[in-house]
Amino acid sequence: MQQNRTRRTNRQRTEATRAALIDAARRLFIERGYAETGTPDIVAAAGVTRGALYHHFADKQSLFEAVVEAESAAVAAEIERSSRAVDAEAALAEGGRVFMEAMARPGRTRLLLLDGPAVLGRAAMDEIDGRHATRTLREGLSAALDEGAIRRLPLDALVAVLSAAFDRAALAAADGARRDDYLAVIGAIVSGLGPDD
Amino acid sequence: MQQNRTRRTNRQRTEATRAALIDAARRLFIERGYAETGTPDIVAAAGVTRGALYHHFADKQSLFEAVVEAESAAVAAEIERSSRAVDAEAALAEGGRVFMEAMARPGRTRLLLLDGPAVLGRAAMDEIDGRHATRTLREGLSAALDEGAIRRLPLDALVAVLSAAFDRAALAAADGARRDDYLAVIGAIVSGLGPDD
DNA sequence: TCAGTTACATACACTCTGCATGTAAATGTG
DNA sequence: CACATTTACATGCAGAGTGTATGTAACTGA
Repeated sequence: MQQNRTRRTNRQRTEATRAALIDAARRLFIERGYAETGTPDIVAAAGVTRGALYHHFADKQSLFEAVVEAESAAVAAEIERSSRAVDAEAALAEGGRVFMEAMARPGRTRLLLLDGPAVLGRAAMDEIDGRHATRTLREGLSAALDEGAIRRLPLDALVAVLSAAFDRAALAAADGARRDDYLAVIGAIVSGLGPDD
Repeated sequence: MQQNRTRRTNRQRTEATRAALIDAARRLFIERGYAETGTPDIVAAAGVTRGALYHHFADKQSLFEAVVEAESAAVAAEIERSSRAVDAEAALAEGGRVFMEAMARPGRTRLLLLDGPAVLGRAAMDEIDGRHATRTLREGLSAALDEGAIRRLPLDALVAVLSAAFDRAALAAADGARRDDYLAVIGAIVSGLGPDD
């Protein structure tokens, strides 16, 4: 007998429903933003009902958090995949370029840099990001500090500030600004952080 | 006769009502955030009705924009007031410190750095900010470029990136981080941008 | 003074969120 | 392999919030 649809384990059902919800929500959050996307729209796009949504997620915000978490992980994965580092400074430059590319995928800046901080708060976003893209930046900077490639500065603040610089660059690029201008500025900043002058 | 309340010109009425709405909205937006603040709460705090609100503002978002505009202008005013510049680099350092102080007033980071971009969009925020705090930064950087105090780089990108760095520093400070760490990092960045090395 | 405009107040229609309740499917236990 | 329990949904409802339409009082200009 065909058990394709009729016989599914609970784990399969859950996984499929959650995936459908997260995928549909991602599309709509990107297209219209968090506040302008209603749960009725999401469940319609996912082919389920609001009952399913509120069974799997505590509320709309939790669904959004799941979307953000997945997106942040995807960005970090892209960065680590093409991580062909030689020395620390080159690794930073390379990572920065790949980050910008990854963030260029439509909607990511809105999800991770605009709605994310507003809806979840900056602390929550820092926590999420700290496990993904920002983590790779921290590792790169930590290595650069160890190598003596950049002058001694408090690591946390350094990571936060450079992360903010990259974020703004990605945001500007998504709004049509010249990517190279921003990469040039960030490159100058990093090289300017070299030991003594 | 006392015409204090009974006889008011239309301009006075409008000005008083708008001010009361903006003031009340500011307090509540800061305290609970944009999404969690309802217009019934705002008008109750302002001592008017929703009719007045929707007479003076197109919608809730327009009221928020008025609040953000005023707050951004206030920050810029603080910066310009204590602008005792000598050379360009010192002016930048001084301006950065004053900016951080100004942004330390409760709620400003939420208003200008979290809810603002999410609700109004980054383009709108850039436009507003470009007329206020970011404008002072641009002027400072432009002067520094003219003086040859920093190396040649595209001004727009430079302004955006440094502005983002200051923003993140203000955000972190509002969350309890050490302000000096961030000022040290930004100071190192600016001095590292000095001409050739 | 009075017609027209401005500044509100009140009432309503609509939408959205979250929860409560009901039902079918899966699970694991003897 | 029954069957009690848990899980995965669907449906209906209550409350709140937004924007608008309509009504009214206060101002303004001729």
